[in-house]
Amino acid sequence: MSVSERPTIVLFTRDLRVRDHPALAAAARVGGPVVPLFVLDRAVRERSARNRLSYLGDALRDLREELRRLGGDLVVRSGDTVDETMRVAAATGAARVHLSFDVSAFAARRAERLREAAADRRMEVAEFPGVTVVPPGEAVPTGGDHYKVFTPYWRAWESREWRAPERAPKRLELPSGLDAGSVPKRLADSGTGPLSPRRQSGGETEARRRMAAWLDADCADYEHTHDDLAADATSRLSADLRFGCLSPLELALAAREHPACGPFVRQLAWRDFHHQVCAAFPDLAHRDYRERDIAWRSDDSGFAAWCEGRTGVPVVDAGMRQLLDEGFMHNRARLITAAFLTKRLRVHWKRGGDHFHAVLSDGDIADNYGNWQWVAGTGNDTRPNRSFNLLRQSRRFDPDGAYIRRHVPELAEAAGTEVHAPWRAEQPPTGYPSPLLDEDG
DNA sequence: GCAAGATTGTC
DNA sequence: ACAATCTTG
Repeated sequence: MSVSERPTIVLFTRDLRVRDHPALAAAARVGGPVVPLFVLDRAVRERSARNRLSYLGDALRDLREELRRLGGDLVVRSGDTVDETMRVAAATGAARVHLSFDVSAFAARRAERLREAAADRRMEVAEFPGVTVVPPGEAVPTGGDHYKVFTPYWRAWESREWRAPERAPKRLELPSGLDAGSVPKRLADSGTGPLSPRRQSGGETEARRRMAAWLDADCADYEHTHDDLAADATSRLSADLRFGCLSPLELALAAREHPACGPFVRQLAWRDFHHQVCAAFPDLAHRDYRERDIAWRSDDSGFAAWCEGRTGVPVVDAGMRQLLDEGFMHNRARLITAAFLTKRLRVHWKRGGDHFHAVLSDGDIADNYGNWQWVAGTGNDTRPNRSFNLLRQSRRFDPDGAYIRRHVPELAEAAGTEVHAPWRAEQPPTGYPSPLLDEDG
């Protein structure tokens, strides 16, 4: 076999698409056979949220169809990602492995192990962009390894030239005699957290439909409606981005075409911002980014009430119940519920972040824990003592209480002003807990 | 040492 | 729109 005929393995991780996939596009350009491979890692399978495993199953089935349309297939294995990749490499005589660069501690360790194992077999490992719009490490401040403050990052992010998006390969050739394996049917039987009844389904095909509808209609109103809890007028593309069913670059380029979508593009920069923080500080999910002397409390019963959406503070409970019901929470509600747990109950951000991570379909290490630390005051906020007035937030972002009523049925009949603070009503609603607050607001 | 004023950063 | 922090007289 000549060198050019030796296959390239494209190791898919959370970049489950064929369009604008630099690692796949580069593999197709090499010219020989391509082995699109996904390894269902045992550790990932046991630790992931059921809601994400459910989305993952959808995404893998869709990716397989897309690859088959191109003449290839998705090769699926289970076990340890590096071991299984090397097994496929041995069976096919692959010369190189392509994968997308990713930032979590888990991803960094996986890439490191992959490089070591590949070196033993004289194979190349090449990492490609695609998980973020601007790759971590490409926008770097003078005199530092990463941006610690969002606004300077935003300026650098916005003004730099982005790479050109890649087309899906025209045609893929799979090495012959390779067992493709199957996508497990009941992926969400393992994993942690609930399987939410209204969780989002996924995959590139569906994600692209959602993206087109968003850009076509609602993105232009984003600036004025994104904080309206009841309007539910955010993109809902977070899980699609989390699994890479959408290219964040393609989305950002398309959104940038509409002047009114500026504020939405800025949110995509926040996503990149947290990724470049995580790349430089991989312990983001475990340790204070900035060490603060905060007197955390254990408050197990308060934490349990928060998880269940039974704190007695309607806007908090509405958010927490939306999370359980949908595997998703409105961004504004994420800020409110996280502020309640860390600032009011004084429960450590790590416990809140872990709960979110066990439920969210879009649960992403960099975004989730970066935002939790931001709210808790240990992260990248320049104003770490920021405080949320919960009642003001509730009245401002859910003025007629429609969000609360939608998610907290005990309050469905509550009067206009009482829906935000039912403990003030002459007759507080039955079956709804009294608030875990030491003072109003 | 202090207050007015400028700057900074914003989820 | 606004508050925390930094600069200046």
